[in-house]
Amino acid sequence: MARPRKPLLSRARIVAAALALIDAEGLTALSTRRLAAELGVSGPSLYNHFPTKDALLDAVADTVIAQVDVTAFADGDWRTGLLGWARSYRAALAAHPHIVPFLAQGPGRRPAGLRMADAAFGGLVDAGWPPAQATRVCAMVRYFVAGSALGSFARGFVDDPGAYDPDTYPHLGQAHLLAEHRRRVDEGAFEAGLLALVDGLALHHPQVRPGGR
Amino acid sequence: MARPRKPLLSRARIVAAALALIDAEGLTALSTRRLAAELGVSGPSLYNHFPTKDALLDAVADTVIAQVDVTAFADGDWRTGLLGWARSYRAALAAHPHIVPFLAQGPGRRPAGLRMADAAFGGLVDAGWPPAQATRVCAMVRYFVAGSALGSFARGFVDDPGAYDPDTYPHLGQAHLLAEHRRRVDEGAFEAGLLALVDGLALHHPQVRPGGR
DNA sequence: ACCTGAACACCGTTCAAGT
DNA sequence: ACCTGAACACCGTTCAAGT
Repeated sequence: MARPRKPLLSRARIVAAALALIDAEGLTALSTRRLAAELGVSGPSLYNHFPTKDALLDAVADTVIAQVDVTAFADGDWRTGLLGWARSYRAALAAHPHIVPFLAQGPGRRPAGLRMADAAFGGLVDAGWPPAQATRVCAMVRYFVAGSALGSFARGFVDDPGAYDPDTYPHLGQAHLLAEHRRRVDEGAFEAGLLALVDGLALHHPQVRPGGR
Repeated sequence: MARPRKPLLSRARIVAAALALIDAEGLTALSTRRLAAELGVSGPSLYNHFPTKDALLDAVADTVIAQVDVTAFADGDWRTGLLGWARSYRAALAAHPHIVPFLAQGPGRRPAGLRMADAAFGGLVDAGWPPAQATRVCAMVRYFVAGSALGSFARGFVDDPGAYDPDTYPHLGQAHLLAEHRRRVDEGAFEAGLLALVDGLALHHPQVRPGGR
């Protein structure tokens, strides 16, 4: 066919198909050949739109981060801002857990990642946090969110009553039931942990007033 | 050569070489052929010791988790236990960041992973935490530790003063300096976050007394 | 500019063959 | 039991060739 009159591919179409494949079958299932086949073209075609597979993954990661809502910082109360950001951040990542290990390497030069970092850090500083502390708080939230989205805690245990020998693991008698309730367990732990973290921060930093500067 | 009188390989030797390769060049650098070459054998030899590459990674992951010290739970105070566990857990993972995405999928059937989960959960329950809350606390700590070890927060920003346009990202003027101080930033954020989390938990659960049951 | 097939140097894994 | 080389179906990426 060679070059068609209308391009068969676009960066947006490639990114969407890549994310769908990653969500459905995991990061390792994404190969350039497989993705190209899904898009109805041959493997090397992708290289007209992205220089490397890594650059494609960067674009996929950035569309995920672009979903994060940072507007909660607008009202000036840092607790409201932090809670809203963290919940939205977690929701965005948990919707696409297989790309989290790639994402969590940091924003690098990805625009949406930098926009989010800028808004969160700026929101904390504007609310009265000293810059060094604001950096730490951003890091903590990233740790907690990425860790919670990286892999289900509950699903980490196999769903098999005979899997965990009671003599060897005396406290894991109910662990195989976790898989069944994994969503409730994971969301409950995230929410409880987030609230504990925020209240702990407030406790340790009474000089940063709740209502903004 | 065929079969030698003394086996050339052992599971322990393979695991050690695999971990060294992962630490030095990342998870993607670990191929069965490359690892075999490093060990002075041909690729398929590894299949006499592990059924698949995944089983090998399971063994690597379990040796990392085996380094985690859970003895801090012995003294009965849950705060001491939790802090000791979390710090040791983070140290073990941060020493081998490239395997964290694999590790964080959960313990599955890995003995050291289950031993750690059993000790942490059991330690909290013995200290007076209701089982459902103890599960949550274990999940939170896993989230925070895995997220902090997964990738440096500080290294996530490129070390290039011109990388972040001040008009687009008004608050990231100093971000390129993070790379330089990454260890201090990451360890400081982890420690501050851990203390905030523990104090927040204590605040939210006053009925669990600090000294044990 | 944007697609193609052929080609290169890789993968994980299987298997028959050797001792 | 534990190693080997050959083979299979894959990879990411380059490149000359087509329109």
